[in-house]
Amino acid sequence: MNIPALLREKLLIALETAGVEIPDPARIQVSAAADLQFGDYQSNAAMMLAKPAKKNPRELAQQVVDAMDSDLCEMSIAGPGFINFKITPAAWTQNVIAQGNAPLLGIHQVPDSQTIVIDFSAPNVAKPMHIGHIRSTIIGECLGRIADRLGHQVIKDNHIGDWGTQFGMVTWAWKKGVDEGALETDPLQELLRLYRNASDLSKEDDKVREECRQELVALQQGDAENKAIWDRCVELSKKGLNQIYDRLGVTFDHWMGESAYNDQLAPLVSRLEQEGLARESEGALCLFSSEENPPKKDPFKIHRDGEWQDQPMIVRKNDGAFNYATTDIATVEHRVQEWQADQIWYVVDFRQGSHFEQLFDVAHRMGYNQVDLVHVSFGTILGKDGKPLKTRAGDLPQLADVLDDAVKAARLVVGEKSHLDTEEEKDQLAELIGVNSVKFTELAHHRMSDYVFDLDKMVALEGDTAPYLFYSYVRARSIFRKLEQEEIDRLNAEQIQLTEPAEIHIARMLARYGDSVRVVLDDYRPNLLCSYLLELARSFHSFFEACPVLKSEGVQRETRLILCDLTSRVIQDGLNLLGIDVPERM
RNA sequence: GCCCCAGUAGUUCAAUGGAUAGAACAAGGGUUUCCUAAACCUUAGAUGGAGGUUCGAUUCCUCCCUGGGGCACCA
Repeated sequence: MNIPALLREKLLIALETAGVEIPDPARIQVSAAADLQFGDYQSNAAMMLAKPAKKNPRELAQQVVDAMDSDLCEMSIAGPGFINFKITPAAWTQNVIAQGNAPLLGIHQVPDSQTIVIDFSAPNVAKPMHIGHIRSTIIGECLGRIADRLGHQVIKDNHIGDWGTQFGMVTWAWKKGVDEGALETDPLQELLRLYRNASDLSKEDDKVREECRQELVALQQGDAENKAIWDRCVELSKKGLNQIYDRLGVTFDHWMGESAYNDQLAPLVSRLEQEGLARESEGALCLFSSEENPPKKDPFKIHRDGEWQDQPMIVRKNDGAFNYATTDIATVEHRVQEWQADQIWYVVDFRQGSHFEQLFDVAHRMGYNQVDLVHVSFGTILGKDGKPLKTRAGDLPQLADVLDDAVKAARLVVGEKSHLDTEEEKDQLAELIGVNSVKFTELAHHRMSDYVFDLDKMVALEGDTAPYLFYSYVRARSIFRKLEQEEIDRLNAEQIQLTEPAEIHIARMLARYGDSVRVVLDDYRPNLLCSYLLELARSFHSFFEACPVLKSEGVQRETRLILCDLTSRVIQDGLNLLGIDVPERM
């Protein structure tokens, strides 16, 4: 058990001993102290309980302190009635030893493991991934790793857009003239060219637009030629997408795209009709919010033509075709029935919020009440002008280009600062720093906020960046390269003893690791783990400056070596949970 | 018009209802015979506005202002 949990337990016992009524034990907290001058941990218990007990908070705090077993810490009372705990060096020493021996470095697995399907990335086939896919892809991968580490069963599903309108356009342009050579060398670019070609023409020419629509209809009705083109598109696209996923270190358990649900759509829609959930309106089959299941804040009402009416979820268009709402419902069914999902997390752009509100509402009305459906939404990536990031041509920048630019920027910095010897090693380091800086920057921001994409800042030497974390790891490990193997083998954590303030502080920071990982899933917030790692790294650098390791001797040397080792392991482990690999040297 | 999200130092971002709102960058001042100075130490600087709930509000509630987004067959 970690220190705050132990303190809380002792506190509850003390409260009972002091004869204090506790209406809501869950609200009694022991948290890290806001300011170290007060101690290491603090509790608000006395302030919370004083009013119902009709006592003065400070007097109550004093009673509790008198009743509390204090082998771990010194206690004091301050301010309006905070109880402060100052952990003894001996207790910190024990905690470092225990954390170093713990297989998960202080992370506690959840008692109730759940099956969690994570729906993320989901690019469209036949189009390269662009900057807009960064957030979903990187956040989804990170949440998957953390849920897995905490003991959940995680199923990562790439719900690719392989059946949408764009296929009509790609097929139309393909028939007009596909460049087989280009298809071999760079399939995604050639498919993009075809798509843009058709898309541009169909905007100007209604006839082209209609022909594209017909190509899509033909595909959906099973036309052999169009099916063959589609098969090749999907195959080539997956190959191209996998190159980027490899580079990003992202993996999936399934690629259940929209097309995987084709056969289930017609029966699903019939069922919805029979059960009275869907009805026809303006030629389309729609689900409206029901009186039995009114939406929370009435988001389903819109004002149109002077009349109030429900905003529908269209599951069959007036031309008879199904759309993404239909497949999304079928996808929920599949994930619940086939995969026994307890939770489904959709890591998708905030602009689709109302779609998911509708989808979740419909799923519940269909009887899927056990599954927890969550829209993990996120904001927009902006350019330096504060507007959504675009290329000079006005398109969304392609993800591969963005990564290349990041690597180039990193290569410049590496060229100036690196201690590595060969150009080849420097190139590899630049790739690692470039790609991972983009990932870290994404994860370090609150997911709901829009953030400005600034490559130079991401790979910069200074600041809250991935390279700063890498440097702290590399610095900690470099010590061990200077040691004789014999000393490393002889290292014995049982003999350490923390004394210096900087040693105590790094121990204090290390103790927070488990909680820092756990809180990420409270609200799907990887940025909390990022902040923690940066703070840990800062503490480590301070410690490293203040406490020479190799010049020290005996127990002190042993202690500092153990702290370097544990810190580097926690940084490496934490970054791994973010989906980021560390360099051994830089 | 209705709904959703966001407004915090000059800038980019933080902050499970807690004490004096934290960092980073930029600005000022220091540190290297010493384990990677990609570092450390140090100075100055902020909660859009008005109410409310609370012992206590950046956080919860109401209204207003500003910005972004969604609102019938695209995904």
